[in-house]
Amino acid sequence: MERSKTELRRRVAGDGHLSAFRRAVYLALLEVPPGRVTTYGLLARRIGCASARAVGGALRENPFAPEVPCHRVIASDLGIGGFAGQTRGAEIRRKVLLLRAEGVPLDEGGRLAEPGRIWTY
DNA sequence: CGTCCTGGGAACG
DNA sequence: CGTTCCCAGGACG
Repeated sequence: MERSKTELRRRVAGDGHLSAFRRAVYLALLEVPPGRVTTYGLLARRIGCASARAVGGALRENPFAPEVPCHRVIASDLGIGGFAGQTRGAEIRRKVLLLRAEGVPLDEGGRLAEPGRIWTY
């Protein structure tokens, strides 16, 4: 049984070795529920950052995975984006499986099939 | 501090 | 769809 969202949230917020930026990214991501996804750009905007790429960098080394659902973050063009530091390959395949398991279907091109799944803050 | 490399994105042709 | 330019953070020297 997993711990409460609040406890996880607190653990992330309390991690001192994390930069304020990365902490903000992880906390904002915790707001995205299973079955829904967000984009690097939306996440960036959410925390007041102008660079979606910077968010990607933060997710790249997510120490709280998979509790902090970095797999629920896709690209703005509905592309699959990256996972565990990779843009293609085994990790990406894993990301797709995780999403599909949560009921988030992707088309043949690996793009989000249902745009309505995008989480709106 | 300068420089280079990102899991991105928007603009343009 | 491919190209190009741009944003900002972190790793490295």
